[in-house]
Amino acid sequence: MCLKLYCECFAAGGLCKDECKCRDCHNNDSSADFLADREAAMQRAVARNPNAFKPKVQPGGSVSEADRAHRRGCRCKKSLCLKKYCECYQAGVPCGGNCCCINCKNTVRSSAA
DNA sequence: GAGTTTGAAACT
DNA sequence: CAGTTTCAAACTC
Repeated sequence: MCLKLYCECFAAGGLCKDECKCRDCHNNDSSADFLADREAAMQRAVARNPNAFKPKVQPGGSVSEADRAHRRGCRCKKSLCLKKYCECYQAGVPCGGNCCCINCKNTVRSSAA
């Protein structure tokens, strides 16, 4: 549906045109109902993550762009964090202690400095 | 290009 | 809080 943060389009705060390959993109202006549902879904996303659609700069400077990046850590079990399934790997950042990943090969304990 | 796999977000 | 399901994307064929 692209009405969740799974969707890069939705996560970016935009509508799906043909960017993604989702099943039923309700995240478009094809129907007014979609727009209404999209807004409702967006509000839910904001409820879970107040900065979901706030990429940066807050009056006070709390989270900035960090939240959107990777700091949550990944939970990779099979990919070993060596695939872009891993948000850490995707962000180009090694897995830290916040990661719950198994067999984390995306650590800096070998070759990387 | 179609299908399988994987990880994360959502829901229970 | 933990577990299960769903979803969209990445990876493979």
